[in-house]
Amino acid sequence: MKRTNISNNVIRRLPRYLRKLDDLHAKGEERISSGELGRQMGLTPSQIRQDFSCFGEFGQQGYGYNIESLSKEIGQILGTYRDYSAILVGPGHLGTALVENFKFIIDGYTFLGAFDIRPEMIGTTVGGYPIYDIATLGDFVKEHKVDIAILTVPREPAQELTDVLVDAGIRAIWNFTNVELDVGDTDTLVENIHFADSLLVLTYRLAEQDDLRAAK
Amino acid sequence: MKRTNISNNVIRRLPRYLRKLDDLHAKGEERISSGELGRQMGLTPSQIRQDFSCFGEFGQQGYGYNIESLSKEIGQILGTYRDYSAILVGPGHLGTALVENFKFIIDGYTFLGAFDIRPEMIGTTVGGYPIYDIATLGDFVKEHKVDIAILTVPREPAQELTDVLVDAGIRAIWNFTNVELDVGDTDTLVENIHFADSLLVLTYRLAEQDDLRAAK
DNA sequence: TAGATTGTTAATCGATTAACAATC
DNA sequence: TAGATTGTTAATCGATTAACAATC
Repeated sequence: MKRTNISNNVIRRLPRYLRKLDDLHAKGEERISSGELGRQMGLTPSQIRQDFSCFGEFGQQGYGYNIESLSKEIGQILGTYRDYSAILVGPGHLGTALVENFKFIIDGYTFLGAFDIRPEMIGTTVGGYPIYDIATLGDFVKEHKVDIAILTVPREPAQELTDVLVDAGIRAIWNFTNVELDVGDTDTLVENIHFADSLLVLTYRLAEQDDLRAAK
Repeated sequence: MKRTNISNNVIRRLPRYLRKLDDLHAKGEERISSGELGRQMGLTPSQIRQDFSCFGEFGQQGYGYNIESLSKEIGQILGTYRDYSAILVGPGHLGTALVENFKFIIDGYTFLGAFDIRPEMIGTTVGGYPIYDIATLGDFVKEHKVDIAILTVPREPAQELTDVLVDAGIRAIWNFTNVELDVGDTDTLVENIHFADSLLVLTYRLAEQDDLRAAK
Protein backbone atom coordinates (compact mmCIF):
# COMPACT_ATOMS: atom_id res chain seq x y z
CA MET A 1 0.00 0.00 0.00
CA LYS A 2 1.39 3.35 -1.01
CA ARG A 3 0.86 6.44 1.14
CA THR A 4 2.35 9.47 -0.57
CA ASN A 5 1.35 12.99 0.24
CA ILE A 6 -2.32 12.34 0.92
CA SER A 7 -4.45 15.42 1.38
CA ASN A 8 -6.32 15.92 4.60
CA ASN A 9 -9.66 15.90 2.80
CA VAL A 10 -9.00 12.43 1.47
CA ILE A 11 -8.00 11.11 4.90
CA ARG A 12 -11.15 12.48 6.51
CA ARG A 13 -13.28 10.73 3.89
CA LEU A 14 -11.71 7.34 4.57
CA PRO A 15 -13.65 6.60 7.79
CA ARG A 16 -16.87 7.51 5.99
CA TYR A 17 -16.07 5.03 3.23
CA LEU A 18 -15.30 2.39 5.82
CA ARG A 19 -18.56 3.00 7.64
CA LYS A 20 -20.59 2.86 4.42
CA LEU A 21 -18.88 -0.28 3.21
CA ASP A 22 -19.46 -2.02 6.53
CA ASP A 23 -23.13 -1.03 6.36
CA LEU A 24 -23.38 -2.50 2.87
CA HIS A 25 -21.55 -5.63 3.98
CA ALA A 26 -23.95 -6.03 6.91
CA LYS A 27 -26.82 -5.80 4.41
CA GLY A 28 -25.30 -8.70 2.51
CA GLU A 29 -24.11 -6.68 -0.48
CA GLU A 30 -21.08 -8.07 -2.24
CA ARG A 31 -19.96 -5.59 -4.87
CA ILE A 32 -20.44 -1.92 -5.63
CA SER A 33 -19.35 0.47 -8.37
CA SER A 34 -17.97 3.94 -7.77
CA GLY A 35 -21.12 5.25 -9.46
CA GLU A 36 -23.49 3.57 -7.02
CA LEU A 37 -21.29 4.35 -4.02
CA GLY A 38 -21.22 7.98 -5.09
CA ARG A 39 -24.99 8.08 -5.37
CA GLN A 40 -25.38 6.66 -1.87
CA MET A 41 -22.77 8.92 -0.30
CA GLY A 42 -23.33 12.13 -2.20
CA LEU A 43 -19.91 12.09 -3.87
CA THR A 44 -18.91 11.94 -7.53
CA PRO A 45 -17.66 8.62 -8.88
CA SER A 46 -14.52 10.42 -10.02
CA GLN A 47 -13.72 11.57 -6.53
CA ILE A 48 -14.19 8.11 -5.11
CA ARG A 49 -11.88 6.54 -7.69
CA GLN A 50 -9.33 9.31 -7.17
CA ASP A 51 -9.44 8.83 -3.41
CA PHE A 52 -8.88 5.08 -3.59
CA SER A 53 -6.17 5.43 -6.21
CA CYS A 54 -4.10 7.38 -3.68
CA PHE A 55 -3.41 4.07 -1.98
CA GLY A 56 -3.51 1.45 -4.72
CA GLU A 57 -5.76 -0.35 -7.18
CA PHE A 58 -8.63 -1.96 -5.34
CA GLY A 59 -11.22 -2.35 -8.09
CA GLN A 60 -11.72 -4.31 -11.25
CA GLN A 61 -12.81 -2.94 -14.59
CA GLY A 62 -16.33 -3.89 -15.54
CA TYR A 63 -17.06 -5.16 -12.03
CA GLY A 64 -16.44 -2.41 -9.51
CA TYR A 65 -15.22 -3.03 -5.99
CA ASN A 66 -15.67 -6.06 -3.79
CA ILE A 67 -17.15 -4.59 -0.64
CA GLU A 68 -15.52 -6.91 1.85
CA SER A 69 -12.04 -6.68 0.43
CA LEU A 70 -12.24 -2.91 -0.11
CA SER A 71 -13.33 -2.51 3.50
CA LYS A 72 -10.31 -4.53 4.60
CA GLU A 73 -8.02 -2.42 2.43
CA ILE A 74 -9.33 0.82 3.93
CA GLY A 75 -9.07 -0.65 7.42
CA GLN A 76 -5.47 -1.48 6.57
CA ILE A 77 -4.83 2.08 5.36
CA LEU A 78 -6.37 3.57 8.50
CA GLY A 79 -4.28 1.27 10.67
CA THR A 80 -7.23 -0.42 12.37
CA TYR A 81 -5.42 -3.76 12.44
CA ARG A 82 -2.40 -2.35 14.21
CA ASP A 83 -2.42 -2.98 17.89
CA TYR A 84 -2.26 0.52 19.31
CA SER A 85 -2.76 1.03 23.04
CA ALA A 86 -4.96 3.65 24.69
CA ILE A 87 -5.73 5.07 28.10
CA LEU A 88 -8.53 7.31 29.34
CA VAL A 89 -7.61 10.43 31.26
CA GLY A 90 -10.66 11.61 33.15
CA PRO A 91 -13.39 8.95 33.51
CA GLY A 92 -16.25 11.37 34.09
CA HIS A 93 -19.57 11.16 32.26
CA LEU A 94 -17.96 11.71 28.88
CA GLY A 95 -15.07 9.32 29.38
CA THR A 96 -17.41 6.69 30.77
CA ALA A 97 -19.69 7.09 27.77
CA LEU A 98 -16.77 6.50 25.42
CA VAL A 99 -15.65 3.36 27.24
CA GLU A 100 -19.05 1.89 28.05
CA ASN A 101 -21.49 3.07 25.39
CA PHE A 102 -19.14 3.38 22.43
CA LYS A 103 -17.42 0.08 23.10
CA PHE A 104 -16.77 -0.40 19.39
CA ILE A 105 -14.39 2.53 19.61
CA ILE A 106 -11.95 1.28 22.21
CA ASP A 107 -12.46 -2.32 21.08
CA GLY A 108 -10.11 -1.59 18.20
CA TYR A 109 -7.30 -0.79 20.63
CA THR A 110 -5.58 -2.34 23.62
CA PHE A 111 -7.28 -0.41 26.36
CA LEU A 112 -5.12 -0.21 29.46
CA GLY A 113 -7.31 1.67 31.91
CA ALA A 114 -8.32 5.10 33.16
CA PHE A 115 -6.82 7.78 35.40
CA ASP A 116 -8.83 9.87 37.84
CA ILE A 117 -8.04 12.54 40.39
CA ARG A 118 -11.00 11.68 42.65
CA PRO A 119 -9.73 9.47 45.49
CA GLU A 120 -13.02 7.59 45.79
CA MET A 121 -12.76 6.46 42.15
CA ILE A 122 -9.21 5.12 42.33
CA GLY A 123 -9.24 1.35 42.54
CA THR A 124 -12.72 1.05 41.05
CA THR A 125 -13.41 0.24 37.41
CA VAL A 126 -14.97 1.78 34.31
CA GLY A 127 -16.31 -0.57 31.66
CA GLY A 128 -14.45 -3.34 33.46
CA TYR A 129 -11.09 -1.55 33.25
CA PRO A 130 -9.11 -0.33 36.28
CA ILE A 131 -9.06 3.30 37.40
CA TYR A 132 -5.64 4.45 38.57
CA ASP A 133 -4.44 7.51 40.47
CA ILE A 134 -3.76 10.34 38.07
CA ALA A 135 -0.57 11.06 40.01
CA THR A 136 0.85 7.89 38.46
CA LEU A 137 -0.07 8.90 34.89
CA GLY A 138 3.40 9.91 33.69
CA ASP A 139 5.13 6.81 35.01
CA PHE A 140 2.44 4.55 33.58
CA VAL A 141 2.77 6.03 30.09
CA LYS A 142 6.57 5.65 30.22
CA GLU A 143 6.39 2.06 31.42
CA HIS A 144 3.67 0.84 29.07
CA LYS A 145 4.61 2.85 25.99
CA VAL A 146 1.04 4.07 25.60
CA ASP A 147 0.12 5.26 22.08
CA ILE A 148 -3.09 7.21 22.59
CA ALA A 149 -4.43 9.22 25.53
CA ILE A 150 -8.14 10.04 25.47
CA LEU A 151 -8.36 13.37 27.26
CA THR A 152 -11.79 13.95 28.81
CA VAL A 153 -11.02 16.25 31.72
CA PRO A 154 -12.31 19.78 32.46
CA ARG A 155 -10.56 22.59 30.59
CA GLU A 156 -8.52 23.80 33.60
CA PRO A 157 -6.12 20.84 34.03
CA ALA A 158 -5.99 20.07 30.29
CA GLN A 159 -2.68 21.73 29.43
CA GLU A 160 -0.93 20.53 32.58
CA LEU A 161 -1.93 16.93 31.89
CA THR A 162 -0.88 17.35 28.28
CA ASP A 163 2.58 18.36 29.49
CA VAL A 164 2.76 15.22 31.63
CA LEU A 165 1.63 13.02 28.74
CA VAL A 166 3.99 14.60 26.22
CA ASP A 167 6.95 14.44 28.62
CA ALA A 168 6.20 10.77 29.21
CA GLY A 169 6.34 10.15 25.47
CA ILE A 170 2.70 9.74 24.50
CA ARG A 171 2.32 9.52 20.72
CA ALA A 172 -1.19 10.92 20.29
CA ILE A 173 -3.87 12.77 22.23
CA TRP A 174 -7.56 12.55 21.42
CA ASN A 175 -8.66 15.84 22.86
CA PHE A 176 -12.22 16.54 24.05
CA THR A 177 -11.43 19.59 26.19
CA ASN A 178 -12.26 22.43 23.81
CA VAL A 179 -8.81 23.86 24.63
CA GLU A 180 -6.16 24.21 21.93
CA LEU A 181 -3.43 21.98 23.39
CA ASP A 182 0.23 22.96 23.12
CA VAL A 183 2.56 20.01 22.56
CA GLY A 184 5.62 22.18 21.96
CA ASP A 185 7.86 21.15 19.09
CA THR A 186 7.31 17.42 19.60
CA ASP A 187 5.58 15.37 16.93
CA THR A 188 2.82 14.33 19.28
CA LEU A 189 -0.39 14.03 17.30
CA VAL A 190 -3.52 15.82 18.47
CA GLU A 191 -7.01 15.16 17.16
CA ASN A 192 -9.67 17.47 18.54
CA ILE A 193 -13.34 16.96 19.19
CA HIS A 194 -14.53 20.50 19.71
CA PHE A 195 -18.17 20.15 20.74
CA ALA A 196 -18.76 23.87 20.90
CA ASP A 197 -17.38 24.44 17.40
CA SER A 198 -19.66 21.79 15.97
CA LEU A 199 -22.73 23.21 17.67
CA LEU A 200 -21.84 26.73 16.52
CA VAL A 201 -21.75 25.55 12.93
CA LEU A 202 -25.27 24.25 13.42
CA THR A 203 -26.34 27.57 14.90
CA TYR A 204 -24.78 29.36 11.94
CA ARG A 205 -26.89 27.28 9.57
CA LEU A 206 -30.05 28.06 11.54
CA ALA A 207 -29.25 31.78 11.52
CA GLU A 208 -28.54 31.59 7.80
CA GLN A 209 -31.89 29.88 7.17
CA ASP A 210 -33.67 32.52 9.23
CA ASP A 211 -31.95 35.37 7.38
CA LEU A 212 -32.71 33.87 4.01
CA ARG A 213 -36.35 33.37 4.89
CA ALA A 214 -36.61 36.89 6.30
CA ALA A 215 -35.13 38.32 3.11
CA LYS A 216 -37.84 36.76 0.97
CA MET B 1 -23.95 41.81 7.98
CA LYS B 2 -23.77 40.19 4.56
CA ARG B 3 -23.87 36.43 4.16
CA THR B 4 -23.47 35.49 0.52
CA ASN B 5 -22.33 32.10 -0.63
CA ILE B 6 -19.91 31.38 2.17
CA SER B 7 -17.78 28.29 1.73
CA ASN B 8 -17.93 25.54 4.29
CA ASN B 9 -14.25 25.93 5.10
CA VAL B 10 -14.79 29.52 6.12
CA ILE B 11 -17.77 28.65 8.32
CA ARG B 12 -15.83 25.93 10.12
CA ARG B 13 -13.05 28.40 10.89
CA LEU B 14 -15.41 30.91 12.50
CA PRO B 15 -15.79 29.08 15.84
CA ARG B 16 -11.98 28.80 16.03
CA TYR B 17 -11.66 32.56 15.56
CA LEU B 18 -14.28 33.14 18.21
CA ARG B 19 -12.52 30.85 20.68
CA LYS B 20 -9.14 32.49 20.04
CA LEU B 21 -10.53 35.99 20.34
CA ASP B 22 -12.27 35.17 23.60
CA ASP B 23 -9.00 33.73 24.94
CA LEU B 24 -7.20 36.93 23.98
CA HIS B 25 -9.95 39.02 25.52
CA ALA B 26 -9.71 37.02 28.75
CA LYS B 27 -5.98 37.75 28.78
CA GLY B 28 -6.80 41.44 28.63
CA GLU B 29 -5.66 42.00 25.04
CA GLU B 30 -7.45 44.80 23.23
CA ARG B 31 -6.37 44.76 19.60
CA ILE B 32 -4.76 42.30 17.17
CA SER B 33 -3.61 42.42 13.55
CA SER B 34 -4.30 39.71 11.00
CA GLY B 35 -0.55 39.07 11.00
CA GLU B 36 -0.34 38.34 14.71
CA LEU B 37 -3.59 36.38 14.73
CA GLY B 38 -2.27 34.31 11.85
CA ARG B 39 0.94 33.57 13.73
CA GLN B 40 -0.98 32.42 16.78
CA MET B 41 -3.47 30.30 14.85
CA GLY B 42 -1.27 28.91 12.11
CA LEU B 43 -3.13 30.69 9.31
CA THR B 44 -1.95 33.26 6.76
CA PRO B 45 -2.93 36.89 7.33
CA SER B 46 -4.45 36.88 3.86
CA GLN B 47 -6.76 34.05 4.71
CA ILE B 48 -7.92 35.72 7.88
CA ARG B 49 -8.69 38.98 6.13
CA GLN B 50 -10.43 37.11 3.31
CA ASP B 51 -12.52 35.15 5.80
CA PHE B 52 -13.69 38.24 7.67
CA SER B 53 -14.35 40.16 4.48
CA CYS B 54 -17.01 37.57 3.59
CA PHE B 55 -19.21 39.22 6.21
CA GLY B 56 -18.19 42.87 6.30
CA GLU B 57 -15.40 45.23 7.24
CA PHE B 58 -14.46 44.73 10.87
CA GLY B 59 -10.93 46.15 10.97
CA GLN B 60 -9.20 49.46 10.65
CA GLN B 61 -6.18 50.21 8.51
CA GLY B 62 -3.02 50.78 10.50
CA TYR B 63 -4.66 49.43 13.65
CA GLY B 64 -5.95 45.94 13.06
CA TYR B 65 -9.00 44.52 14.78
CA ASN B 66 -10.52 45.38 18.13
CA ILE B 67 -10.74 42.02 19.85
CA GLU B 68 -13.93 42.61 21.78
CA SER B 69 -15.92 44.05 18.91
CA LEU B 70 -14.62 41.46 16.43
CA SER B 71 -15.67 38.71 18.82
CA LYS B 72 -19.13 40.22 19.02
CA GLU B 73 -19.32 40.44 15.23
CA ILE B 74 -18.39 36.78 14.82
CA GLY B 75 -20.84 35.82 17.56
CA GLN B 76 -23.45 37.73 15.60
CA ILE B 77 -22.53 35.91 12.38
CA LEU B 78 -22.70 32.52 14.10
CA GLY B 79 -26.08 33.37 15.58
CA THR B 80 -25.00 33.00 19.20
CA TYR B 81 -27.23 35.86 20.32
CA ARG B 82 -30.33 34.36 18.78
CA ASP B 83 -32.49 32.57 21.24
CA TYR B 84 -32.63 29.06 19.83
CA SER B 85 -34.17 26.29 21.90
CA ALA B 86 -32.76 22.81 22.43
CA ILE B 87 -33.69 19.45 23.91
CA LEU B 88 -31.63 16.40 24.77
CA VAL B 89 -32.76 13.06 23.42
CA GLY B 90 -31.08 10.33 25.46
CA PRO B 91 -29.68 11.54 28.79
CA GLY B 92 -27.16 8.72 29.22
CA HIS B 93 -23.54 9.29 30.14
CA LEU B 94 -22.83 11.29 27.01
CA GLY B 95 -25.95 13.45 27.16
CA THR B 96 -25.42 14.07 30.85
CA ALA B 97 -21.83 15.12 30.17
CA LEU B 98 -23.01 17.64 27.59
CA VAL B 99 -25.60 19.15 29.92
CA GLU B 100 -23.63 19.03 33.17
CA ASN B 101 -19.94 19.26 32.27
CA PHE B 102 -20.12 21.35 29.11
CA LYS B 103 -22.60 23.81 30.57
CA PHE B 104 -21.19 26.60 28.40
CA ILE B 105 -22.59 24.74 25.42
CA ILE B 106 -26.26 24.60 26.32
CA ASP B 107 -26.01 27.92 28.17
CA GLY B 108 -26.16 29.66 24.81
CA TYR B 109 -29.59 28.17 24.15
CA THR B 110 -32.96 27.88 25.84
CA PHE B 111 -32.68 24.35 27.14
CA LEU B 112 -36.06 22.77 27.59
CA GLY B 113 -35.25 19.35 29.02
CA ALA B 114 -34.39 15.77 28.17
CA PHE B 115 -36.24 12.67 26.95
CA ASP B 116 -35.53 9.17 28.16
CA ILE B 117 -36.99 5.75 27.51
CA ARG B 118 -36.03 4.36 30.95
CA PRO B 119 -39.11 4.57 33.21
CA GLU B 120 -37.04 5.12 36.37
CA MET B 121 -35.47 8.27 34.86
CA ILE B 122 -38.72 9.93 33.82
CA GLY B 123 -39.65 12.65 36.28
CA THR B 124 -36.07 13.04 37.54
CA THR B 125 -33.69 15.75 36.34
CA VAL B 126 -30.40 16.15 34.52
CA GLY B 127 -28.35 19.26 35.20
CA GLY B 128 -31.45 20.67 36.89
CA TYR B 129 -33.65 20.16 33.83
CA PRO B 130 -36.64 17.80 33.70
CA ILE B 131 -36.51 14.38 32.07
CA TYR B 132 -39.67 13.52 30.13
CA ASP B 133 -41.02 10.30 28.68
CA ILE B 134 -39.63 9.76 25.20
CA ALA B 135 -43.12 8.72 24.10
CA THR B 136 -44.10 12.39 24.40
CA LEU B 137 -41.18 13.62 22.27
CA GLY B 138 -43.07 14.34 19.07
CA ASP B 139 -45.88 16.25 20.76
CA PHE B 140 -43.40 18.26 22.82
CA VAL B 141 -41.45 19.35 19.76
CA LYS B 142 -44.64 20.37 17.98
CA GLU B 143 -45.95 22.32 20.95
CA HIS B 144 -42.74 24.10 21.89
CA LYS B 145 -41.35 24.66 18.40
CA VAL B 146 -37.97 23.22 19.38
CA ASP B 147 -35.06 24.29 17.17
CA ILE B 148 -32.32 21.80 18.03
CA ALA B 149 -32.42 18.17 19.19
CA ILE B 150 -29.24 16.78 20.69
CA LEU B 151 -29.32 13.12 19.78
CA THR B 152 -27.28 10.97 22.19
CA VAL B 153 -29.01 7.62 22.00
CA PRO B 154 -27.63 4.20 20.96
CA ARG B 155 -27.40 3.61 17.21
CA GLU B 156 -30.42 1.27 17.06
CA PRO B 157 -33.25 3.77 17.78
CA ALA B 158 -31.45 6.68 16.07
CA GLN B 159 -33.29 6.66 12.75
CA GLU B 160 -36.70 6.01 14.29
CA LEU B 161 -36.28 8.96 16.66
CA THR B 162 -35.05 11.08 13.79
CA ASP B 163 -38.28 10.32 11.95
CA VAL B 164 -40.28 11.43 15.01
CA LEU B 165 -38.25 14.63 15.33
CA VAL B 166 -38.44 15.48 11.64
CA ASP B 167 -42.16 14.77 11.47
CA ALA B 168 -42.69 17.04 14.46
CA GLY B 169 -40.87 19.83 12.64
CA ILE B 170 -37.49 19.94 14.37
CA ARG B 171 -35.15 22.36 12.57
CA ALA B 172 -31.78 20.81 13.40
CA ILE B 173 -30.29 17.62 14.83
CA TRP B 174 -26.92 17.50 16.54
CA ASN B 175 -26.12 13.87 15.94
CA PHE B 176 -23.76 11.85 18.14
CA THR B 177 -24.91 8.40 17.06
CA ASN B 178 -22.34 7.50 14.42
CA VAL B 179 -25.23 6.66 12.12
CA GLU B 180 -25.82 8.63 8.91
CA LEU B 181 -29.30 10.01 9.59
CA ASP B 182 -31.88 10.24 6.83
CA VAL B 183 -34.09 13.32 7.04
CA GLY B 184 -35.77 12.72 3.69
CA ASP B 185 -36.23 15.73 1.46
CA THR B 186 -36.87 18.14 4.33
CA ASP B 187 -34.44 20.96 5.03
CA THR B 188 -33.72 19.70 8.52
CA LEU B 189 -30.11 20.46 9.35
CA VAL B 190 -27.84 17.70 10.65
CA GLU B 191 -24.45 18.25 12.22
CA ASN B 192 -22.57 15.08 13.05
CA ILE B 193 -20.08 14.27 15.76
CA HIS B 194 -18.65 11.01 14.55
CA PHE B 195 -16.37 9.86 17.36
CA ALA B 196 -15.17 6.81 15.48
CA ASP B 197 -14.23 8.82 12.40
CA SER B 198 -12.17 11.22 14.46
CA LEU B 199 -10.32 8.42 16.24
CA LEU B 200 -9.64 6.66 12.94
CA VAL B 201 -7.98 9.78 11.57
CA LEU B 202 -5.71 9.71 14.61
CA THR B 203 -4.95 6.04 13.99
CA TYR B 204 -4.17 6.84 10.35
CA ARG B 205 -1.62 9.42 11.46
CA LEU B 206 -0.01 6.93 13.83
CA ALA B 207 0.19 4.30 11.11
CA GLU B 208 1.62 6.89 8.72
CA GLN B 209 4.29 7.85 11.26
CA ASP B 210 5.17 4.19 11.77
CA ASP B 211 5.41 3.54 8.04
CA LEU B 212 7.56 6.61 7.47
CA ARG B 213 9.91 5.65 10.28
CA ALA B 214 10.09 2.07 9.06
CA ALA B 215 10.97 3.27 5.56
CA LYS B 216 13.96 5.21 6.81
C1' DT C 1 -17.61 -10.69 -27.59
C1' DA C 2 -20.02 -6.44 -25.79
C1' DG C 3 -20.95 -3.76 -21.86
C1' DA C 4 -19.44 -1.99 -17.74
C1' DT C 5 -16.36 0.16 -15.00
C1' DT C 6 -11.86 0.96 -13.55
C1' DG C 7 -7.39 3.90 -13.04
C1' DT C 8 -5.37 7.90 -14.74
C1' DT C 9 -4.52 12.00 -17.42
C1' DA C 10 -6.31 16.48 -18.55
C1' DA C 11 -9.61 20.28 -17.66
C1' DT C 12 -12.08 22.92 -14.53
C1' DC C 13 -13.25 24.91 -10.56
C1' DG C 14 -12.60 26.87 -6.04
C1' DA C 15 -9.77 28.09 -2.22
C1' DT C 16 -5.59 30.06 -0.60
C1' DT C 17 -1.90 33.25 -1.05
C1' DA C 18 0.34 37.39 -2.74
C1' DA C 19 0.31 42.07 -3.93
C1' DC C 20 -0.96 46.69 -3.41
C1' DA C 21 -3.72 50.84 -3.35
C1' DA C 22 -6.49 52.96 0.20
C1' DT C 23 -6.50 54.92 4.66
C1' DC C 24 -6.33 55.13 9.61
C1' DT D 1 3.22 63.08 8.50
C1' DA D 2 5.08 58.20 8.27
C1' DG D 3 4.23 53.54 9.42
C1' DA D 4 1.11 50.00 9.83
C1' DT D 5 -2.41 47.37 8.34
C1' DT D 6 -6.67 46.84 6.21
C1' DG D 7 -9.92 45.24 2.23
C1' DT D 8 -9.75 43.65 -2.29
C1' DT D 9 -8.07 42.35 -6.79
C1' DA D 10 -5.04 39.27 -9.19
C1' DA D 11 -2.06 35.12 -9.20
C1' DT D 12 -1.21 30.66 -7.69
C1' DC D 13 -2.06 26.49 -6.01
C1' DG D 14 -4.64 22.38 -5.00
C1' DA D 15 -8.77 19.71 -5.16
C1' DT D 16 -12.61 18.13 -7.75
C1' DT D 17 -14.63 16.75 -11.97
C1' DA D 18 -14.62 15.11 -16.69
C1' DA D 19 -12.94 12.29 -20.23
C1' DC D 20 -11.20 8.19 -22.04
C1' DA D 21 -8.10 4.41 -23.02
C1' DA D 22 -7.36 0.02 -20.79
C1' DT D 23 -9.40 -4.22 -19.46
C1' DC D 24 -12.24 -7.36 -16.90
